[in-house]
Amino acid sequence: MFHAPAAPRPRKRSKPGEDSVSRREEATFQDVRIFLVERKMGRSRRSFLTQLARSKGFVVEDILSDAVTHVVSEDSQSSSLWPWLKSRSLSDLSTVNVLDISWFTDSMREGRPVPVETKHLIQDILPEAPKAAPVNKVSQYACQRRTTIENNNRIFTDAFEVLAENYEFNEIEGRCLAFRRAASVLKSLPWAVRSVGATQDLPCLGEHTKAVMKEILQYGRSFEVEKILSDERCQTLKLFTSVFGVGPKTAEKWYRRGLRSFSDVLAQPDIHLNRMQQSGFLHYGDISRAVSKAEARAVGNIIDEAVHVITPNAILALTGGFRRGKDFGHDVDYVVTTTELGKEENLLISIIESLKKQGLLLFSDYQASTFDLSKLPSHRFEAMDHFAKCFLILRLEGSRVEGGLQRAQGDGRGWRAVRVDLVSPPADRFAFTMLGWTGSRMFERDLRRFARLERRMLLDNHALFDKTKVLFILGCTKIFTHKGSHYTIFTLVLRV
DNA sequence: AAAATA
DNA sequence: ATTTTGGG
DNA sequence: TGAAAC
Repeated sequence: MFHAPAAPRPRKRSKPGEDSVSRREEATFQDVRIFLVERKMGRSRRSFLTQLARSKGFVVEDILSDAVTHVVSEDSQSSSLWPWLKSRSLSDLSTVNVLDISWFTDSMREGRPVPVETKHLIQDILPEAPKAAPVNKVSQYACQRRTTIENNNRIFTDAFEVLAENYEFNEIEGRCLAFRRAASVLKSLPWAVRSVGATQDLPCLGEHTKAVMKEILQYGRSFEVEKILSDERCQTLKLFTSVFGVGPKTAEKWYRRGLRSFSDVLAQPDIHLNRMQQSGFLHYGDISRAVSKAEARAVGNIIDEAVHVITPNAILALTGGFRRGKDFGHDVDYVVTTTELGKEENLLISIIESLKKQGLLLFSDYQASTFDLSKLPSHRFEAMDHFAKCFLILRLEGSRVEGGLQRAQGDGRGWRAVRVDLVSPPADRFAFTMLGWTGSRMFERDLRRFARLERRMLLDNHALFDKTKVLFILGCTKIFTHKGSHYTIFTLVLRV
């Protein structure tokens, strides 16, 4: 074995008559300290070489310590040398020369330590580096995946989303997340999965998810998914939560009362819908219908006109799914602010007032800013950012939409209702707000997880902190002028 | 449910 | 085997 | 005071 003596032996006193050798031993090559590895060399050869080297003025250490600069082994092919060295708890192995015997014999011949060359080095066998073909591995973090609008694996992702939603209704968060992650990974693939074997190197796919995929590949459907889809509770909760203002708690409450349809709910005299839910039912048809890109732009024009009456220095930026390139969405998201710092505080109030005057405001829930830069990062648990924001339902006239409205069959009206969200950060928080409102749910989640786990940083919609709570300020709009992928955006943020 | 950590 | 999973 | 809004 690689056995090193337990204790350093005291250096042998040089005999009389060897004075010249002795002087050289004390003075020469002090900065080169050799350790000879006994394995393959044998004890007797090791001690012979040790004596030889010392007689030529080399320093040879008996034990492997941090003082050693040159490790010499006869066993250059050995795959166990490096693991053994690593197990010796040296403070910095990277500064030690690990050499084969040729360096030693060259040095003996020259009578001095020869410079270390590549041919002398015993290289660490790196973890199978070129063997496993450098197939760019799919990251487990959604923020590191380049995901296009096309979904080549919808048959699987639809199934996973049904399972995830079911776990969500049953408040099993972990499994819900696992299926959402699996769906997200498959959405990022530029190819369609045709066999379970093809998912070999993909993250976030395990036993259960692969079993579901196998079923779908084999029979075209998953029986587990079908069971959920035919489940009355699941169907009812899905129906109820599809109403704006009705979340899982309210849906569950109604379900437990035995209610199964909207007319059941509306017929209850003791159910008092809040303002949000009233609007949700009133505009149900419109706001559950997809919003087109043209409609999103038309909404932008309306906001733009309203905001430019208030300030000439307004900044208006489309975010959400449309910014990611989607052709349809369930709502329209804009970030709106002004270059005059502090003036953004009342911007939304003014916009809402203007919309109301024009008769375009069907619903408004305004939330004033609670943002305080000096109190970051936030110490209370909060799902949302602290910027001023509003959740609106707007009346969108067909005449304002290029190419016309998305309308239901037999709809004779010249308008439709659209869900619109506006956020208004101070201008110096614009970039973080864009980052926070542009990503998909999974992207945003993994952005935060990645920052914390891989970079030891803390990211939210306001700022990026390192663990010592030093604030990173980001240079605003520039990175968003060219449409970058998610990955590009994040890389830039972390490098600022 | 899957991955990371203990 | 236990903990984490977005946001202390 | 939860629940919903992202």
